[in-house]
Amino acid sequence: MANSILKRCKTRGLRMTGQRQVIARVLEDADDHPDAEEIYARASRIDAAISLATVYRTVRLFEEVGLINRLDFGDGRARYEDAERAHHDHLFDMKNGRVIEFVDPEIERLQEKIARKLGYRLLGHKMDLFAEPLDGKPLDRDDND
Amino acid sequence: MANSILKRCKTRGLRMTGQRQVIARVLEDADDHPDAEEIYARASRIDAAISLATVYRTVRLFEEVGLINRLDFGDGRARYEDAERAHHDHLFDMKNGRVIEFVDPEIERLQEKIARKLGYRLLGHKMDLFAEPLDGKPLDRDDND
DNA sequence: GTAAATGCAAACACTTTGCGCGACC
DNA sequence: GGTCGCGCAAAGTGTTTGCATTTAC
Repeated sequence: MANSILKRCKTRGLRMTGQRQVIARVLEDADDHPDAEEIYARASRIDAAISLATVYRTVRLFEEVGLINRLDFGDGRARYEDAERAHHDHLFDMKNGRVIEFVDPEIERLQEKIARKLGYRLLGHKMDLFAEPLDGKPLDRDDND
Repeated sequence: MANSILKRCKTRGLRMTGQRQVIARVLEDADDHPDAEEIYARASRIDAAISLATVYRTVRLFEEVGLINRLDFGDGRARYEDAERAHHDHLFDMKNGRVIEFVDPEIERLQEKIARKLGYRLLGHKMDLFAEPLDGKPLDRDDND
């Protein structure tokens, strides 16, 4: 079970305003990769008194302190995900536009090894695979973000 | 030896204007990851009659046909590299801001395997490692882009 | 009580686009 | 010679910021 973002915020000494709590909850509840506009929409549903500017500011803050990760899906806007939930990589279905998350411990190990070989200590990573379905793969769900 | 971008353009039936040739050469000669503005600067040195708009249009075209790859270093602008030269991944030195390129055949193999396991055929990938020098790593060069 | 966060709207930075002119095939 | 690409400047889009006001601690 993930340590709540709220809790992690307090640990880091962040001032927990109502807006930040709402945004934290939105990010925590998300099992996709919302952009700022989408976070704003979801947050507004909980508390209408939230501005897009605050979403941007908060999201940036959360990212700086490592609570969330910023992702680039190549469509011009930044997307975010809870860093604690984020121990996974992405496979982009180039045919249906879906995004599949996966974890592979072997990859992790290999990455450590590569970094060490180059004289570095691994802090984090990001891996995206671009692929197409082995023919006939059905579209069972439509969570394409 | 890389097939020249120029040649690869013709293969794809692209109309090879003077500007496109210049931009192709710039991208081919680059051993870093220039953004549009930088490509524009380098292209201008070869032919002053090139506009930034054309750089954007061309770079987008080249990317669409797979001649070059778009990269995201998280600084707001898109960076590019020759796709043929691009069979490598990136390690970001978080301390000195450098970017190191590397290839690891084991990773490649593993990626294929992962994709297959998920029911996909691998088309491409992108992997970024974030790391810090094992203490005392000196700054020998300053190619930080 | 005070430093810090917010909302609003204006400003920004990067990228795209409409249009008339010029170049490629 | 017709189509497609170009330069220019204007418009977009996502994101940041200055300022007066409100809020958390």
